[in-house]
Amino acid sequence: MNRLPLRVACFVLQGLLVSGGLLTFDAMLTANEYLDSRFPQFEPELRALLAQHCVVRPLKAGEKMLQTGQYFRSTMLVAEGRAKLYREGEEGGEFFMYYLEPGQACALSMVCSDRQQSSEVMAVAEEDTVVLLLPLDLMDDLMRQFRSWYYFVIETYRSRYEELLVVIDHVIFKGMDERLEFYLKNQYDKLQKRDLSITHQQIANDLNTSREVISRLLKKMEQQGRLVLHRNYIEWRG
Amino acid sequence: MNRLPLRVACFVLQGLLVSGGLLTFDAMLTANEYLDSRFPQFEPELRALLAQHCVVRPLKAGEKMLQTGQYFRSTMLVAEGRAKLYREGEEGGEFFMYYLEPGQACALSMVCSDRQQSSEVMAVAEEDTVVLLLPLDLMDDLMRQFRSWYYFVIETYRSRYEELLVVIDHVIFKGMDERLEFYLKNQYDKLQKRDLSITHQQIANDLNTSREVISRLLKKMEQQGRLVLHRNYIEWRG
DNA sequence: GTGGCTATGTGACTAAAGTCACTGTGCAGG
DNA sequence: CCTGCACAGTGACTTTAGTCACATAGCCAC
Repeated sequence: MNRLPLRVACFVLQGLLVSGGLLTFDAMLTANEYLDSRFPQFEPELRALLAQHCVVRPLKAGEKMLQTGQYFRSTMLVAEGRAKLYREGEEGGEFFMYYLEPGQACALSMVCSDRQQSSEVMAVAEEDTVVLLLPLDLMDDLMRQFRSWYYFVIETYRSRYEELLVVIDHVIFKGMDERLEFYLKNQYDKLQKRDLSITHQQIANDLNTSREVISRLLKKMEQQGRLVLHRNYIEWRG
Repeated sequence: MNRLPLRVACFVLQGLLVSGGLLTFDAMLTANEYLDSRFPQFEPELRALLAQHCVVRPLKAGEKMLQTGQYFRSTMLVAEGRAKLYREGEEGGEFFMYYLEPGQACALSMVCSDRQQSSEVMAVAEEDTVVLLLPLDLMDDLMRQFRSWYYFVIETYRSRYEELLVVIDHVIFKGMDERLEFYLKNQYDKLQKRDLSITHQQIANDLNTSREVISRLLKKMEQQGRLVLHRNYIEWRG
């Protein structure tokens, strides 16, 4: 919501025309610009240091950021777009956990340990996304030198932990109907669009259930006037 | 496992007789002693500082450490015993998440934020337990001054986050039979006793299901020779 | 050793979710 | 305009889990 003016300002600054409001990679900013706009809470010296060491990495929608079992090479900060984090089951199946948005970071990639740490989750760019990659061996110094950095790390862990708590709550205490409703509401809140372009199959994947179950529940919600079903999208009435 | 010699040594030091191997509160150590034995990774100055500011709080088995909705007043380090963390559902029901053991801390209580933060989970002492309480406003300074402290905080969050991931995995991808098996194995690993003194009802509560379901699954496992059922305890054959 | 309490065993039923098989439908590309 | 295809709708059935009702079985206290 409050990100849009800023984004527009940056584009204007560069004198670029962006089609349909979507980020095109031509419009990519520099590390410095991303840090200033997305991570304003960092001290200027910290931003300068990060800019010096980070790699700006654009990802196309659908591209994988992180694979289960993959070793971390760097800390990832999300600068633009949206990353979807989900857990994979050993025998197939997946389960959506939460999104990472601009200004947030992947908690698991922030451990400042020597031992190689492998990822327990999958992350994929849901739209065209830009991430800043920071070498892991920088973490220790940042932690020691910059107060805003360790606040950021702690806050990242805390908020991701609490997201997981909410997820657990739903899975344990709620039925599929409530989980579906929460899922749709969540989508609506994030995107701020009444038309959610998503198929029943995609929802079923995210909730780790089958399409038929979702179709039936959606139909029931439609009959209650809580939404309208269309091909390839769902019209949400919050 | 490796805690016992230490514990015994401390008792001997104090010339106390401890009945049945259980900690009696007469045998309680000083903050300094707990810190030295349970948190040896902390710098000596950090331990000294913590000892100066902390309160040693004994809890009887079953006593509540943390209530859902309660505001944090202090950071809690577990020095002795075992704390059980679980989530409560809005309409009743509970769900076991994990244990906190000596040397560990409650992640949620470590946030160094000004705003009042209320607990999202319940914690109860599973056996007689000793916790060290640290004033929240100390956190900031500790974080800045002591490297081993922020390692500890980060590691606490990381490990609790990963515990939650495992929990989610089981709930999402596994049936009740596998979850029960994992639960029992977990109990066995933690206690290192083949006889798990627990009732079917307690298990059912922890897994948020009904006693009958647990009884039936246990019976099935008994028929497969994976355990032997008794009144009030279960004999585990790993 | 008997009464009472708690823990456990079990059959029968209900509910929720998952599976299978097949039908309908909007839409893009020839 | 029709055809192929991905998406969506639906009935029938299976499986898993949760509920209800009641039977048994240890165990402690008196």
